[in-house]
Amino acid sequence: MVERKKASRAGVTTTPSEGRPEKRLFHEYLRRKGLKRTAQRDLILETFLESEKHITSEALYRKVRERDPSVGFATVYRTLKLLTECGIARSMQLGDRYTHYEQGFDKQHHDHLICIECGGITEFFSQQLENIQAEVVRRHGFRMVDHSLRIWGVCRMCQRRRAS
Amino acid sequence: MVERKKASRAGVTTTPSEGRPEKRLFHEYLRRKGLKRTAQRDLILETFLESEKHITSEALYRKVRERDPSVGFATVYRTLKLLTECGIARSMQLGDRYTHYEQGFDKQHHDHLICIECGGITEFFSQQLENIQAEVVRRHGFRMVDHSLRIWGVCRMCQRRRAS
DNA sequence: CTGGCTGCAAAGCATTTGCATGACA
DNA sequence: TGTCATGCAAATGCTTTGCAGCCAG
Repeated sequence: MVERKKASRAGVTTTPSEGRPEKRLFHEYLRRKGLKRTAQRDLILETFLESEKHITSEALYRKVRERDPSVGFATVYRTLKLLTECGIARSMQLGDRYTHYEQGFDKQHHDHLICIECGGITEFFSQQLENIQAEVVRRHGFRMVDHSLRIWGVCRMCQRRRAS
Repeated sequence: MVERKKASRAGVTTTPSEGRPEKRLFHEYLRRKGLKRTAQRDLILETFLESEKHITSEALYRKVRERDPSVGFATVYRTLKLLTECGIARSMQLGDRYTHYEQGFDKQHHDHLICIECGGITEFFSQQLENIQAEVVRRHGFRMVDHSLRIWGVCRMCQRRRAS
């Protein structure tokens, strides 16, 4: 971390994490909880922010190891838990055996289309859907705390690939 | 299975499984696949059919053991897999660490309200919801294969219990 | 008879935890 | 200078699998 403006590595097409509000938020969260800011936690957050929108703990662990091979997976899991607690990450089950994480700070609720061929994940939001859900919940006298709609199928690209 | 109209055991308030089409379906499925009909498989299916609508593999295992303590959990898992394959059971993740199973034969698709206090599960169906989902999928060029909407919250009863 | 089935124990696998060492505040 | 964090390895907990003997067809 000495060079400034270091050339982006081959194939890294992700968002830079410079000045992201998540960093400040995380450090504040740590302070508030009497926890400590460490190089590992910073590295894990940074790697998470610069990753694709949806990532598994395992994949994040591998990415982190590329930058610092000494980091253990326990630390990644523990940090991911912290990130989830303070709203920077959101965890979800997509049907495989992994827990997936997505960036959750400052993002409105949304649902997911999951391609069973390529594993690709498409986010979508429908206010109509939200309204009807709220109505269903109300009708049953529930107090809603969370909800998750997942739709599995074959995406446009994979349908084409199949046809050919 | 000798006595007819045998008195229901104390506390068992479940549906009798006599003459349920699932049995015939299961036996046909086994035959078609060249698999064998065994006492354990019959017992597990019967116990499943007489259980509450939603049950975990673990709970089913315990219920089966009450009737025949010699049954191993591997057999329960293996049978549950068969039942799922032939559409008698449907598996789902409700947010805890267990796989839950519900009776799936001859039942239309539906969604779930899950109470985070008592663990109770309420089924609901909304054609509007289905329509909007289909529209979203269409708009994204997906071919839908499955979908699952889960809503977590506090049910009416638990809200009252809390208030008091 | 013979291939499938069973129960047991062991293995798998993602995730969590215990512990001795190391680092932040 | 005392927590809190880390990395390692072991433990968890649900689920699956290997295997030797057993049973249905």
